[in-house]
Amino acid sequence: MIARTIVDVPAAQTDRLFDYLIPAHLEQIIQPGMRIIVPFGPRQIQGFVIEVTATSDVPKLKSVQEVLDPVPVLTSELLQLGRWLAHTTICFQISAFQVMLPAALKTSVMKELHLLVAHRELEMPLQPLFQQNKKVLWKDAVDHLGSQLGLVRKALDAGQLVVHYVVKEKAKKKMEKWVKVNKEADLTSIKSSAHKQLEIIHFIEQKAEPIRSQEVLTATQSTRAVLKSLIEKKLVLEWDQETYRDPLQGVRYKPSPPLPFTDEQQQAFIPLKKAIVDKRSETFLLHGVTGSGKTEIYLQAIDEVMKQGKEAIMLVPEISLTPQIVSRFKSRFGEEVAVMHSGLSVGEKYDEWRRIHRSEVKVVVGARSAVFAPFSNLGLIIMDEEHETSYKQEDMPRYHTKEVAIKRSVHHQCPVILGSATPSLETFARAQKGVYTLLSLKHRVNNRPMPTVDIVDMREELRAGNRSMFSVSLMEALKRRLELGEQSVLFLNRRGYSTFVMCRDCGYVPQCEHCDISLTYHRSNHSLKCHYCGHEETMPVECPECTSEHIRFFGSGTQKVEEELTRVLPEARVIRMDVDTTRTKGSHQRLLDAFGNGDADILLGTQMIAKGLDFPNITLVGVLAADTMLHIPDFRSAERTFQVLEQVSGRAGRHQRPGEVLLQSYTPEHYSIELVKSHDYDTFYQMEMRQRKAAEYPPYRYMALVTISDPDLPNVIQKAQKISDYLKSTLGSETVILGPVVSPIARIKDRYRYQCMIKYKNEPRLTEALQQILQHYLRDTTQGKLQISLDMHPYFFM
DNA sequence: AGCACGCCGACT
DNA sequence: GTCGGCGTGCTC
Repeated sequence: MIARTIVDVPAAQTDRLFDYLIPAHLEQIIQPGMRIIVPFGPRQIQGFVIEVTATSDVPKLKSVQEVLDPVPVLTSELLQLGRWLAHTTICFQISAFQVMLPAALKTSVMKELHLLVAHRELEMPLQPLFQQNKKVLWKDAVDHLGSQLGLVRKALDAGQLVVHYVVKEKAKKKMEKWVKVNKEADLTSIKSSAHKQLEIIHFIEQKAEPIRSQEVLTATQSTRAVLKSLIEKKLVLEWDQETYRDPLQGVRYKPSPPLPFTDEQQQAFIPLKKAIVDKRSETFLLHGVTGSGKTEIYLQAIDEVMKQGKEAIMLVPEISLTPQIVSRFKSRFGEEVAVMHSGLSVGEKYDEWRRIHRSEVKVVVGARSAVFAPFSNLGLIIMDEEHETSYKQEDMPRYHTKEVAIKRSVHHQCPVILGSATPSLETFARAQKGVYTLLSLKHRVNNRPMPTVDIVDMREELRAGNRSMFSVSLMEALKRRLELGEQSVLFLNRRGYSTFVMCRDCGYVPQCEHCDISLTYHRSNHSLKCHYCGHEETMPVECPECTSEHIRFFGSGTQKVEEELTRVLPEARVIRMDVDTTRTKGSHQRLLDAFGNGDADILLGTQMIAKGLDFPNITLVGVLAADTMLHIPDFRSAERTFQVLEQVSGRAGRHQRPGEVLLQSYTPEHYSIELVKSHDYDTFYQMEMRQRKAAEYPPYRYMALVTISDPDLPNVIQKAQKISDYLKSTLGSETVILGPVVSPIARIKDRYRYQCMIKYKNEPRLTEALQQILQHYLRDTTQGKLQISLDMHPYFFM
């Protein structure tokens, strides 16, 4: 039998099947979807078995070396999905398979040198390497020998050394020692003077069930030595048992029963339930204002799915995957829930993945990659905050979670629910057209009013002589909350406002020498750092351009706001939440808990506080600069502005007390800001659609982005022009090719970047044309330094 | 991506 | 003559 295999080499030339002979002893074992080790040229690497066939066209076949999995890690559905993913996003198949699995399953190959003779026989420079060990990592040999590496080749030729490729799996199963009493043992053989041993034996005996060794030691206050002597006498049996890491560290959740639905929720639930029961692949858009109870609908829909004996995937944006949301699912569904997010360690993610893979859980709550959860009996996929950009993966494969979810729903004949208060225009347009089924929740639960929103014109503030970052009304509102003992949230839209350094005399801004981007100031070590390549330099004391001393940290970061805030409101207790204060594990939750406990009056933060926050005492939300996002040169900037403002507004007045929102803006008349006042998504949608139509942007047109980069500027320009010309000559006359133009970030890591944008309506041969281009420049991309990257559904045009 | 093979210049 | 530099092409 033949194993047709995709090998773990992400390169254009190896992006195809390689056939391997299955040795007789593995014939009953190897199945599609398993990982195997195969010889590839002179080395050994990992591969995925795609299919098993009887014959091969290749005359001389090598044999499969080893099987890594007892059961396939990829189901036939996921194998198919991977092929589809590679084709639609134009990436290597291996990258598509790799993204569906936890990182722990990725193997690394170690090249080792093994000594075959006595180390004294080696040439002198090689001897110290092998003095201690018979094997040495190739990497270490390179480090130690440097230019004398040629001696290794000689020793290899002379048969003194041999190269071995050792495949290392990263996956480590967590093992724990367990004990039980040996039934056949004669317990009376313990001397009565051995108090500790007797204590331990009795403790284990009374438990009846096996117990963790560690638990025995803690309970009896003994040392391992005592237990060990019992084990050696075979009175107690000890063995290693695999356990799952518990990322929630033993937190137990109180069960929470379903909440009664409002009429509106009930109305929305009926068609969802029907689709679940009818096993229909249908995509719903659940459009509900903030606080309208979407989560309760998700929970009860999942409950319905579980009653059918099926599984559900609950997708949430990474940033809102807080313990708050997790606990809501855990307390409803208990042990049936797995959680997947970037905060987990590689090992923890692997454990959660295996719980899904072994069908030990019925529900997975997770970010983007959880859409690939290896369920085989999927009954529902929910995507909360459907409009969130984090659902788009920005490196290969550049997939959109929504597309994958819908693809899987077709395979499993199950519904998809897209939920949002502010759906992306693409999604809402499809719901309008009837491609998706629209379900609306227009009211908050318990008829809580939407918060009142006021817009403060910061230009007027300036005219009135207020140069601070807080308007008079915001200051007054904050002071009022302090007096009433209520809490406020201050939101700083950091996108567009970076923490750059600027000379106040000549306006000089330090830039990265490898990337055309301003350096970011890092207070911790008083340095300037590039966010793209990591380049770091010390903060200059004087301006390199004009030698002025007035060069300093500029931008309006949260730190700066915090300083200002404590200056003008010294009595206020402030909690700041941004990337700096939430870097360590669990700090996110600690800060939120502190705020929830009323340890602070004001929560100041960036994007990460815009969603999921649900505290009864928040009655004021202030947005410091509502329009910073609006000026980012991106056709979606108005949409993002409206979405984020609507989202933060939703944090206020979710409970008894009514909420108030203050938006400070320099362009208060813009519809994306104005319409937050009335929480009027529909009007925003219509106005924005008009803009999109006029400029032929999505959802009226599809879009694709080609980015060409190379260290040699003339080469980039020339190649970009040729690519653009080729596209113009190949694609339909209705298709618009913009560019080549310089990318918004003109240079990253010393590579100059140009891009072409493709706007099209119907272009069945687009994928083919783009693949043609990749093929045509294969030489330049593999041997030269040219890079061509494709994004079939770009979200950011950088 | 690695890795070997092979063809040129500059050294013992 | 040989060592080692890098361009070229292959991996079932």
